[in-house]
Amino acid sequence: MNKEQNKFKRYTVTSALPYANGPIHIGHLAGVYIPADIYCRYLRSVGEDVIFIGGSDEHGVPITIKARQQGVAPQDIVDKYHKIIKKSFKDFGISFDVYSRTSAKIHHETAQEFFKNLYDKGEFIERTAKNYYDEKENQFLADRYITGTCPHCDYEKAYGDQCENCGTSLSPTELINPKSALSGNVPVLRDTKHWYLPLDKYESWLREWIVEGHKDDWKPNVYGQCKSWIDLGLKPRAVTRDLNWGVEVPVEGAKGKVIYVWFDAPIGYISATKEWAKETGKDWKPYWKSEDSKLVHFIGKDNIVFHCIIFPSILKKEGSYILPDNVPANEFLNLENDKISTSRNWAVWLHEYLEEFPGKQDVLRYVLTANAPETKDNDFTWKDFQAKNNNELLAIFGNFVNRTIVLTHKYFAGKVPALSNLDEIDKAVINELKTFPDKVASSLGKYRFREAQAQMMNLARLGNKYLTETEPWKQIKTDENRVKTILNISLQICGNLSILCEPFLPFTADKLSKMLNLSKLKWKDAGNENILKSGHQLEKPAYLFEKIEDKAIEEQVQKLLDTKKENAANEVKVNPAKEDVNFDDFSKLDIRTGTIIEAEKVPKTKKLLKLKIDTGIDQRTVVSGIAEYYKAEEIIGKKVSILVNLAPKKLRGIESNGMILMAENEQGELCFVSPTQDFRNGSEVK
RNA sequence: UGCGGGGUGGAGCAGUGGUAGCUCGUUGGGCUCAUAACCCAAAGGUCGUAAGUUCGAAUCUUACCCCCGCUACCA
Repeated sequence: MNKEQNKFKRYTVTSALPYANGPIHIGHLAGVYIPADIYCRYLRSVGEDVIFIGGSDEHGVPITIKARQQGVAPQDIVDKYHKIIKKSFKDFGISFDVYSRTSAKIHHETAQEFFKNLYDKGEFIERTAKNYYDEKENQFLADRYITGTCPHCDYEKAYGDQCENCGTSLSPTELINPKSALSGNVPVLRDTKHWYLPLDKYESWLREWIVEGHKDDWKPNVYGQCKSWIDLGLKPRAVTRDLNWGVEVPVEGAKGKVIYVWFDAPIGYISATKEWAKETGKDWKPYWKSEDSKLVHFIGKDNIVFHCIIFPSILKKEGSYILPDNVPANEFLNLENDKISTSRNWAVWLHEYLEEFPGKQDVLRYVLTANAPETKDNDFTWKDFQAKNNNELLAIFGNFVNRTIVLTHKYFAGKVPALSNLDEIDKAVINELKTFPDKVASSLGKYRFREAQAQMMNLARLGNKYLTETEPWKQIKTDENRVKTILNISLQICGNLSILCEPFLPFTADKLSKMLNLSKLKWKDAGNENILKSGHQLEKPAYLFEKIEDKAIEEQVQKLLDTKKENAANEVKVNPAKEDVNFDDFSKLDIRTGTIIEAEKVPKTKKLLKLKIDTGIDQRTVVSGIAEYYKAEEIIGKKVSILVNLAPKKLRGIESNGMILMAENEQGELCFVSPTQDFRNGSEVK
């Protein structure tokens, strides 16, 4: 990173704005906030001019859905979570210079200014299209607010954007029998005008900037994703929506429309900077508009396209802004082998952790950094959490500091003893000590936080080894000067640790500095073997880390097991009965008993089996989406119920004549609805 | 389906053509200043599968398998 110090005068570091429909969990922390915080703390220690930006993303459809579910206003939802999120970040030591929110006035103004600017320049395309409108609720319906029957698989509860049964992406107009999720009404199509950002026109400069310009310095996952998007061809993207929650579109003829969240959210970084400038009396502009500022976006992998393609396009077209120098996106973190999920409550929530493990912020920071999903998805387990605390933080770091300070108090009344003649081993250790700051800094400059943290820990390992090899507790009997030298050097290592660990373990750094009776040292002081002068008085030793007992871990595991149980219990809710049909309608269905006589997997599909069924009437081919639950060879000979007069349909090029009746539970698991006795094939089901 | 990322000893990772390395765990030994912590040593891997290029492949090529994302704005 040293070279860059010449190139950049200041750093603008953003962390993805958490969506304000839930609290913060370990996935957010490991993916975005901890690495960003480490980076910023390091830069500050080096003495760089850096602003670290965060804030809540408070617009968008999901928040309106949640508000409606709970019968409150969207503002109530975001107020609630913004407060929780902001506090938990603060208590956890995420060192934002500003934590703002997109419902703030300054943000609405900034986003509108941006929109107006691009609008006036004629950057947007205007298109009028027909969208579904709910006449009862007097509003246009977001894709997600429309349900209907999927045209591909006949699933009746498909959403306007996707069918969750067959996984196909849909547009609302493809749905058969669309219904408004708000009122249950049948929506009507109405013309509505929207503005689009013509990303297709930006392809050539994006290609030059990313594909050629950032081939070597962006992470493979980020670069690969961007290249793929650009190669496939970009399409215009709508920047407005028909919704009553968000930043109003500031042009004529846009009543009842708001700026689409993905357009307004990243602008939140800029509005937050303005807010910070106002509070501190500084100028925000250099951080965003000066070529000698380095802009870095910390995000998760799901945000790559927005931060690498769309937001830079907006900045570029506005004209006066700088582009990100790097976008170090992390992959995802799982929890105990399962995807983290807000809606399923499958998470370790930060605000709960802070209450249940008071004073242990650094333990979580350490574990999440050591396990950070930098190159691929990773897993957080409580057992690993315990092991990393007990076997690494405590055993290596905490123990080294403790034994050094305890010995100093024991032999020299807590005063730093003087160095005398250096042996070979002393010189070797001092020389090695000097290499650490650069090693850690070099890894940080490459956004390799795991590696950087491991380097820092190696310094503590060096200390333990040094003590064991020099054995001051034996030397004290014969050679006190020798012990003075050994402890002096050991204490210098402790002093260095307090500096090097600060970006990773800020609370520990603070405790350690106090124990060493040092005022806040900076990065430039590290690598020095004379941080603590001889005669300097130390404070009494205190443990930096405590052992985490099995009981605490078992409680957390039990909490997760309870969540699983609760989820299972919630899932037994049964859908209400559908509308009545008369007997004539029912008797149109011809359902028979039959036997599966052949079965094979349809190649290159996940779910489909090609079956041959003896229906009593004939032997026919049926394609059925059950391969995830039944293996072909297991179901040959199985008795089934089959709808025989369903119109034929081609699936993957194979004509399917009929449908096997299956029951489906809330997990989507399937089970045959079969005759319980060996009934003759072709018997009618009535 | 396509595209992108990943698949390395029990766990987490490094390693882009030349004898497979690190941390934790395990086993044995040493030490006793230290929160049974520390230090040393050992065991443990046919580097997802198969074929190919090469004197030589974890590393390059091709095919396939598995996990995750793009694809419920949950990082």
